[in-house]
Amino acid sequence: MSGRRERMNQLVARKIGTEILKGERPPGSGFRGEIEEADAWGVSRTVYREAMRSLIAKGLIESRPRRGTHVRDPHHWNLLDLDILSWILSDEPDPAFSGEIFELRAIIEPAAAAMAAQRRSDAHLARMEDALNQMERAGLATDEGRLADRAFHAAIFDASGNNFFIALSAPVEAAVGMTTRFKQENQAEPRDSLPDHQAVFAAIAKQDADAASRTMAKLVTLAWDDMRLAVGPRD
Amino acid sequence: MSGRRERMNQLVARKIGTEILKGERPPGSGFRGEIEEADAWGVSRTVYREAMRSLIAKGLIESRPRRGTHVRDPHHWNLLDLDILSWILSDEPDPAFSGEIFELRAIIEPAAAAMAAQRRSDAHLARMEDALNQMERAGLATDEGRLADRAFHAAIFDASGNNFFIALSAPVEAAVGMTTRFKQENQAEPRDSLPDHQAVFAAIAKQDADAASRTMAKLVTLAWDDMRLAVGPRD
DNA sequence: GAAACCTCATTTGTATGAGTATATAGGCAC
DNA sequence: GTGCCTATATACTCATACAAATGAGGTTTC
Repeated sequence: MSGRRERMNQLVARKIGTEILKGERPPGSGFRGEIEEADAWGVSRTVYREAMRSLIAKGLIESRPRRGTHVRDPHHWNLLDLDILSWILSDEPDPAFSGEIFELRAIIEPAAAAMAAQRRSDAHLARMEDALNQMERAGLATDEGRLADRAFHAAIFDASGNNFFIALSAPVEAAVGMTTRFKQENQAEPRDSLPDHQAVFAAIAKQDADAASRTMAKLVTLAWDDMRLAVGPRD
Repeated sequence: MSGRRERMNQLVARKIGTEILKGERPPGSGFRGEIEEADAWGVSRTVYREAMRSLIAKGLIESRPRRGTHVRDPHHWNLLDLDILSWILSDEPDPAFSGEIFELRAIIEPAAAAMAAQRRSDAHLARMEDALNQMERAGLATDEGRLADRAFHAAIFDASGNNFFIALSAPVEAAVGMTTRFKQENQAEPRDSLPDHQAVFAAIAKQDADAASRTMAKLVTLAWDDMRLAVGPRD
């Protein structure tokens, strides 16, 4: 996948971060001293400290002289960080988790689409159209097609003009992609979502904010339904 | 304010991070080598590297052997990180920025309130009530009252039961607090927002999701109006 | 002449050992 | 008990050395 080999400090950060997110290191629990801990991981204190520095920056832990290093309350975790998301979804996709991400998406994306309808430039529109064409050409069964799908949604977020929505774009779409990737593999004949996308595009092109919101809400809802169907009926 | 003295690595991270966010170090621009840069900041290479490790974790920069260290595209910046928010708002509150944060809030909070109405426990409700009483007793002119205000909104986010909304709570409320703090100081007779809060509370208590959404939307809109009025009419 | 390969220099990454700063706990005087 | 002091554990900072990665440019090979 990623061509460059992972560095030691990243590896340790990922390992410890994953332990925290999986609950193996509960909030409030402490770490041993740096020398001891670094030794246990088979790395130098330099590497161990840089790894911890990353986790501190993501809100997972905090450390103070004399008190030691402790896992912070989940309330402080930067859940929308891309690394943290990938650490959470490292093994199997949790159904509860994907439900929550879709719930967020169902709120964010229609609003972003409405804003995009009002503020989009021609350049934004062109990006969306390119993405749609790419989706049609490649199909959603291919990596290329899914990439185009993400590009379409990213273009909408960008067109919203709101930097916070833009910042939300990457983690939300990434999480959705991660939780639905296996869906495409399992589902025999996935529903064709291209018409839904085209309806959103048309609304944004017409600068019809209301229609953009409605069509996007429908798109997300349908995707959500597909997801639930693929993951197996539970409720 | 914060009792503990800031460590060197945090200080350097804050300084450089602020330079990036203020545009003094544009995306794509590179840093000098570690030895040279650390020397310029008057710290050891260890401290400089740990500072950079924090900025990497927040998505502001990236570094690779031989290529050096560069500012990443704003698209990758973790804008909802509490540190980054405080760095952005370090000197004067930008009106465009506060407009965007209110725009996000106007989307997120009504949805959170609706979800809270459906899922809140009695404990959540008690927290909201306590916060309301505290607001009434202390008044929004005091730090204590504003703290209670934040607690009220935080309780709603928690009651939503969605971890992503909970994760959004802290940065959104913090940013709102930062941009509106000076409003309370400047505005001679700020509007009493307590009734708006009580209406939201009543709707959540009744488990009326629709009313919760509507009352919260109203609350945010009114706060937004106040904000625009205080910051001076622009449009 | 083009392509694969190799060498080298530059930059970040890792290791180690020493010393400093800071906050907690416990003792001591009052 | 209350306030102050001291000891100590822990993270923080420093300096130096070496290792690994990578991009550039030259070299061989066909």
